[in-house]
Amino acid sequence: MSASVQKHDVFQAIADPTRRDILRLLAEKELSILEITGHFPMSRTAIAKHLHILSEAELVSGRKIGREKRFRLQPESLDELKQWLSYFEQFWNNKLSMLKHIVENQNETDLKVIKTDPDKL
Amino acid sequence: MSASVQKHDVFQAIADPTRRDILRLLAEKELSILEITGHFPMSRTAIAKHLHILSEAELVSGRKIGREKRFRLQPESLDELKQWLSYFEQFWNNKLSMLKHIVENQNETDLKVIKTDPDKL
DNA sequence: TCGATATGAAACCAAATGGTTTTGTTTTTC
DNA sequence: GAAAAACAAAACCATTTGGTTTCATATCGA
Repeated sequence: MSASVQKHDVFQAIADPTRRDILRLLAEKELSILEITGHFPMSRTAIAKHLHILSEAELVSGRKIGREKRFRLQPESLDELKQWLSYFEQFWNNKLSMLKHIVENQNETDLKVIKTDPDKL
Repeated sequence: MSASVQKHDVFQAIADPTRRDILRLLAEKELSILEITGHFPMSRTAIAKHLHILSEAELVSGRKIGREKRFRLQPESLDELKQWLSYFEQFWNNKLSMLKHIVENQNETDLKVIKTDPDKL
């Protein structure tokens, strides 16, 4: 029963376009919930929920100032995303690695064709 | 009625951990649906659905070879993710930009406190 | 002190998500 | 030509998601 409310991770957090837009806004400056809501065609409660999810992913942090709660960007968590991305970069940014990858795959394909359908040659 | 089946984008595609694992697998080599399924505790149909979503996001491409369909990584689409990330990098990787950002936000905060609660000083 | 402001929290809802099982089609293989 | 293999497509289902409305609480300003 407990521990069932699985925290959101960075990948889920940025999956929603509204949340990505919120991050853009907060990159500019710290903003209250109402100020953020002003930029979107939805209710304050909806925005508050998005902020909660972004908080869980530690992409934003909020602090109470008087009666309002102001949020700011906490970009460090985006590093997890960058790390994940970096693994795949060898397959497209680095031309040599990419070429190597393609050639290796092509060889496998050829072997497969030879094995399963020799008439095609 | 038509055009309602909204295509998945890269952000949604990588939100699911199973799909991220599939991408890792396909980075190694081209694989058929059944070969991929062998790595996961779920049915072939479930994997096929994940592959369909990854295809929509153009992160993988599939081609029929005989009776099997083999998928390979198509990493170019990850560039959209990289572009998105790059906007935020100024706020944490570049120490100078980050410091500038923090200082600017801190100034705003101070002004706010002065304006709304002068007694606190 | 009292009304307005800013938020928190809960109940509710439709649609999307991530899985299943079932049925059908194409391609191999013997 | 028939059985098996690999997949596609569809129906179904529980849970999550992304929104709403409603109500409660804390703080500010006159």
